[in-house]
Amino acid sequence: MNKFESQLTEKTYTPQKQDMLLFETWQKEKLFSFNKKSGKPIYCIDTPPPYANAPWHMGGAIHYSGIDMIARFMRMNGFEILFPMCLDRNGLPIEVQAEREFKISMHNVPREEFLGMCKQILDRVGDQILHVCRILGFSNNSFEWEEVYKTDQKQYRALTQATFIKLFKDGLIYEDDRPNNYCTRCKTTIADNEIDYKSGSHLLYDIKFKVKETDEELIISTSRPELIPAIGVVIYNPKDDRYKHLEGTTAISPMFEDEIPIMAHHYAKMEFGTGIMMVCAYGDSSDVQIFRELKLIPKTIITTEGKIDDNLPKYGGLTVKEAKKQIAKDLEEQEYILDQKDVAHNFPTCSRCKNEVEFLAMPEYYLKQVEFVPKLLEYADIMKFFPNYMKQVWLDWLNSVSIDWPISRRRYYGTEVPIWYCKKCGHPNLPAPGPYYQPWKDDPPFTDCEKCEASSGFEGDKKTFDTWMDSSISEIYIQMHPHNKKDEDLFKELSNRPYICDMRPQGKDIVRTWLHYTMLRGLQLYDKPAFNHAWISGHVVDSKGEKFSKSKGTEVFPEDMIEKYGGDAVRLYGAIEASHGSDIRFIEQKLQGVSKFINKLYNIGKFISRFPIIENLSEIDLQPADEWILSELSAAIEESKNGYEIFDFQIPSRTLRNFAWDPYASHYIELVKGRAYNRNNKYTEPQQKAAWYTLHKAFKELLKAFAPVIPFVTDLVYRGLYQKTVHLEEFPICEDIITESKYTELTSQIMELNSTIWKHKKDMKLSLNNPIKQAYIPKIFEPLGNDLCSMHGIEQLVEKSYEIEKGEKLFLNDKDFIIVEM
RNA sequence: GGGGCAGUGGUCUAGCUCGGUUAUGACAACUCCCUUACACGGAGUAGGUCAGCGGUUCAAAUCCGCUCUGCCCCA
Repeated sequence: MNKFESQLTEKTYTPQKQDMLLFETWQKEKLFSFNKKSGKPIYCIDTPPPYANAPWHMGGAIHYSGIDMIARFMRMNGFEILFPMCLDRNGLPIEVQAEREFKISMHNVPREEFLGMCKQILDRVGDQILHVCRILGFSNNSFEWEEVYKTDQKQYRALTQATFIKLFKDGLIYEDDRPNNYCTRCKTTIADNEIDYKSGSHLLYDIKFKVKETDEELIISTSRPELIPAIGVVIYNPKDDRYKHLEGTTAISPMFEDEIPIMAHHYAKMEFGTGIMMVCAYGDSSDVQIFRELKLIPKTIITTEGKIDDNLPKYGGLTVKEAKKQIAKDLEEQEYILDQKDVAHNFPTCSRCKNEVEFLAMPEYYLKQVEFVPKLLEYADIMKFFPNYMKQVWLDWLNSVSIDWPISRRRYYGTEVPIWYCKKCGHPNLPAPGPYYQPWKDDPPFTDCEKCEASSGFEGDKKTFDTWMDSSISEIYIQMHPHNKKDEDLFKELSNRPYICDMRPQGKDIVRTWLHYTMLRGLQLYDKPAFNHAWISGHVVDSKGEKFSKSKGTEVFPEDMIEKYGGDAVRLYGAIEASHGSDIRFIEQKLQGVSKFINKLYNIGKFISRFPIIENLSEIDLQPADEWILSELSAAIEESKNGYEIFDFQIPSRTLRNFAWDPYASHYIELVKGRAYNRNNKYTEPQQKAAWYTLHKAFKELLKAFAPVIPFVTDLVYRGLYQKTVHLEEFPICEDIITESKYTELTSQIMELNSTIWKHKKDMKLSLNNPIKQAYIPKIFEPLGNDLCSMHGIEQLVEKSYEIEKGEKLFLNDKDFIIVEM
């Protein structure tokens, strides 16, 4: 008997049951795979390859959800989306993880075996991450393992090597043994941006030196007595009257009796210690700077093992820490130490393993970047940043770049430096670009040295690249390997654009690395900006605003949250919680709150599915209430579109949720329920059908507009109601909803009127469906009269307020009022 | 030391570019209601000197200056 039966059968939305079925449908239908022949304009998103050493916490889930929204919105705008899924697997973090998990040191295990250990973890964690991507409903082109690109696969590393070979031949790469940050634990050089400063304190000693010429005492404050044998120069500030007479004299170091020149240098701070400073090879970055500036020849006494060089009598072989203790003790015994005190200090540490770094000179390869800064500043001007203020982060970095980029690392799990050195003359020989080379185990693809022509054999380079050497060509790789299969035609096809790739989405913390290096490489390889758009997002932190921490146990894992609230809830939460670029403090209770909306939306769909879909517009007689809600919807769509276009998903999320909940569900649906059911035939058929039409029209467009943010529930309902997927629809166009906006000026008054009547019934302790015998309402509501009567059970509406004798006068605002007689 | 971003009811957040109704919304709290899409719902109540001080203005959360606090980056 029930004419109006719901098409959606579940009482409430159960994502745990429904989402994965839907995801599998998407996969079967290959809904999101990339087809370069579709004829649509191509939009490429350079997905950040998630680093596969540790599973995601909420940060990864929310960050990548945002990226998926970019893809989905652009897809609905008629673009063919190149949106690969990928995994980053190169570099230090995985090595450190493997050393920890297998309780070994990389250097004590055969190289091949060690690589196997790394792979084991990478495969496991990679799977976990891809699983989270699926349960969040990402629309990447493919999740097939073979089609997901990994930065450690042959094809990828071969491309990294090919770009290195090209830049080497172009003269942009050189070898130098300048002092560098060196981690004695990881046994590798690291770049400036891999340094974390850790605050702490250390002992500052006042140590007695002698001046050779005048025999006077000289007190030097230092925290590194173990470096006394490596002093290159002793300096004082040129403005410091206490020491001006020392210019050109010589200091004699205690115990070691080295003769060291004394000179004036602006770097010495008059207020620091005694105002005299020893400059050593190398105590810190300023020592490095001064050595370079004065062209001093360094006496290096620290080895790559982090120990004192064996050539130094008595202290040779001790670790730096042991030597510091021992030398301080010896100085103390011989009464060279006058004073010692604890002072605060920021220690430079390795960002991967937190070990304190040393400064060591080792031969490393460098990629030129200083001379490219002016051009990169021009690119910064052209490229669009979302949000715009994030541009400043890169500009600040560009303006502080002062040295070239050290790109080689003495590590194992990375792309090998493709060089063989001639055993006779030592000349570096590079192979032809194309294949993947492993010089540490492979024979060179040539027999004669290109320089001395000798065929006396080669020594393969054992070093690998800094991981950013791999990552900084990702946008090139994806366009040469759609679906992880080689197809260089696509890249050629896209090469007429003024930039290499459309969109780089990434976190704000790696602007100075990933974005910067990619832009640098793009400039060097193709002479144009790597990207048209850069989308930079903030971090997800715990409820106190601090980083998620494994050791503090504050990590929250997306799998658990998705299991409880569903993928859409996590996505909507991430979008709605803060404007784009701000950090999000994760609070589970708020996620729970957001998840309620998903269910609400499902239930609106369930209700609407009771009513037939009206295609023929000549059957309907659109009523003012219908025109009103369509106008409101049109405005909401317009506003969300503006938000989507700057990829700030908070704007559409808020706007559409508010629309769906407030004017639409609570007011419009209540307003037209009577007309939609038309139980006592109060309305004409065209009027009833207009309600059906509008309920569907508004909901359908709402689902489309919301689909990029919450793809599961919108598609589930859309398929249930309209038998096709929402995700291949075009984004709604306001003019198609209603050509002329009507009655929107009444919106707040309509809601106010309903509230007033509801409140009155409540105050009278009457139920909401209690009839009202007579009512007077202001003239502005006249167009909605019939629907208002159905909604509130008004039996008779009178035109003049004085026609009601026993009514209750209720004010809507200062001057407008209604009168009701119960 | 330099730079960036921020400070809005208990919590989070919108509005600030371009000054002008009663400062948005959510969560939490409290009261009432199982009204046939939804109790993961509905109706209602309470809660804010918009970090502080000063300036510009008829008018400041919004513009300007200073101070304080927090986070991030660089030295």
